[in-house]
Amino acid sequence: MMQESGTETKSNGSAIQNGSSGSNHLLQCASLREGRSNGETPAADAGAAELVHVQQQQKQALQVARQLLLQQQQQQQVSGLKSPKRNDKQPALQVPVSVAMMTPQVITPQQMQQILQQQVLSPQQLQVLLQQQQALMLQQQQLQEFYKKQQEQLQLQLLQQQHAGKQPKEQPQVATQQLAFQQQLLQMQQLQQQHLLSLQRQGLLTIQPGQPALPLQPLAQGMIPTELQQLWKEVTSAHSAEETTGSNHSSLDLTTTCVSSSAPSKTSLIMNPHASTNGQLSVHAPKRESLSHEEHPHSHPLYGHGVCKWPGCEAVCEDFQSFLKHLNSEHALDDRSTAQCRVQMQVVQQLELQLAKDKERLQAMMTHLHVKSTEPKAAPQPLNLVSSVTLSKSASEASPQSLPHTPTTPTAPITPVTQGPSVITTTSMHTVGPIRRRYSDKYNVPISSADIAQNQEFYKNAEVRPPFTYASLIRQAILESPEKQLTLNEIYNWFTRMFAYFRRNAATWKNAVRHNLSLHKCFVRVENVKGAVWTVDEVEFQKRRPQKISGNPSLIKNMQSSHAYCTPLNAALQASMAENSIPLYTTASMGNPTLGNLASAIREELNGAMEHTNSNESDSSPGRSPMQAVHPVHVKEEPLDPEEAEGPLSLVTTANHSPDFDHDRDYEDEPVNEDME
DNA sequence: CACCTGATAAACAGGG
DNA sequence: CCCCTGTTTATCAGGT
Repeated sequence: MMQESGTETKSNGSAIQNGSSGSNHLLQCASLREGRSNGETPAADAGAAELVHVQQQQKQALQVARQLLLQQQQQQQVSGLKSPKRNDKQPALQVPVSVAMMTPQVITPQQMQQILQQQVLSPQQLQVLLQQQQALMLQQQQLQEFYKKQQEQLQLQLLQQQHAGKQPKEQPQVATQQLAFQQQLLQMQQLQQQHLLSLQRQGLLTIQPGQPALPLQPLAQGMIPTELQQLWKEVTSAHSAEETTGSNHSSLDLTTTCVSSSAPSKTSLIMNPHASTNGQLSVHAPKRESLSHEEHPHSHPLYGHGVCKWPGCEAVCEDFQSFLKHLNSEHALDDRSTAQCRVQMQVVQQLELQLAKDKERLQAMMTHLHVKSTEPKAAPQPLNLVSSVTLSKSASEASPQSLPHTPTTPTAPITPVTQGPSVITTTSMHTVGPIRRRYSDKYNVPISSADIAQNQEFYKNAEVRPPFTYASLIRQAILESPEKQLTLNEIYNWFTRMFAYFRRNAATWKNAVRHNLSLHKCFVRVENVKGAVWTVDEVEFQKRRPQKISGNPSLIKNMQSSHAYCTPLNAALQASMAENSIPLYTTASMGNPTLGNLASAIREELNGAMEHTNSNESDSSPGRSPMQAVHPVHVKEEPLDPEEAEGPLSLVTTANHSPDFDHDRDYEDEPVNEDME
């Protein structure tokens, strides 16, 4: 019987078996046993938390801004002065007028709602999840955008005031407050950046090519001050560095000021782990705060297409100068502007609320889907053909906010933290414990072909159940071997090496492997000097795939018509299949022979299905279901036009030649044996 | 609903 | 006796 976890499993298993639906419970038990339930506190949670945090800070920033506004107003009134600016290079110290003004670009709650709803309501959970992520990111972007604009606005206002001469010389106090505020903004931006990054790292966010480019670049591990500075520069549209004089004095007490001048700031500093860093950073960044508007006059967020974009304004302004005048006169710091500002703030709050809700929803979804810890995934690791044990998670530590690693199981000491590449969809979704039906629902989720390439590494590093049948996998393992034959133990090793998933619950899947080897005629046991090895009987293997290629009759037809039973054509077929239906593996095969083989194996499966359809000569052998294994991958057998199907077929020969093909062909020379009974 | 297929559990046998 | 390998049977879940 089963060794390894044998006893344990067995006892549990039988005990449970007495219950109603044995196996499933067993599974659950098993997974629980493996400690899966504990370690999984999702980084998702962490991410969400951080998000909330960021939002709070944003809110705080707004408040600060407001305070500053009010204060300045007061000061202006009180002193009523027009003291000359202490110096031209001091613009940074000028108080922004409409700091919190939001630009029309920010999506409204309604829009967001719409977006979210559209996406959330998708029937397929994974899809939904993915979309959620995207939405989330979008929101993030929006927020970021918002702050950027805020900043610019701030600067503009400052400039205006200067020009208008209304702006009295500021008291140092005010200056420091401004700095504090700006710092606040900076912090928030940084936070957002970091949050995004971590999300990205965790695979919670998948940046789609189509999406508007994020202002942030992928930063390796957490940001470093320099990067932050750079970021800040970018965000604030790099203002001139002239203001040396004024800045220095203010920059010095920046931190202190920040802490002391506004409660929110302080809070944020305390609450946010990155705060200190940011604080330091801001010390270095004083120059950016000086606003020499002239530097890039035309990039005002409130000005576009010759029109003032102040909410509800739309006044036409010939040029930027006139726009400035307009802005200054029409949208000066008065009751109306402040009111509008407040409205905007409310909008922001709305957005935040909405975001919070959606976050919650996302969380629930992930929980429901048993998403595993979202600890930053390790970068896909290079295949280590030597031993499964070598798989280290070295790369996984990257994230600053990494969570405790999921406890590894006895069977899989090295199990890399379940994360795969960047695709949350595939990744976390499947990480659940053993699932009886591999291909069911969860595999219906279309996996974008973009993710495909990552699959190989993905399965190696993520405890995701591979969407292939045991038979397919076994066959692949065998075919990959130089001799086209493997001992049972070697097959085991292959499994664990290639799939993180099989690094646990060994008793279960090993039993399954043995079971499959014995059960399927396509696996032939060959007595060897040293015992026995297993080989694959391709013919039998092909035979055993019966039935239709679900949902893709046309393809089948084409296949049939052009497919000869003989092997030579196999490659072609495979190629075509790969193109038509299994893009995943096609892609996957590139650059990784091993996986390539796997890919081919899968193709074979497809292949077999065709063949079978074609020649019904089949046997008594239990017809096997066809390509279920393949389905998950490219799923959604989208109806192929005959032509489409045909095209690839003809290309076949040239198409996709993964290294393994040759091997596949080879089997004929191999000791493939006669068959079974 | 019946049937098929694959997964899982487990009993059992034989060998080292 | 234990473990590994291999076979076989039974059961369950999904899909058709």
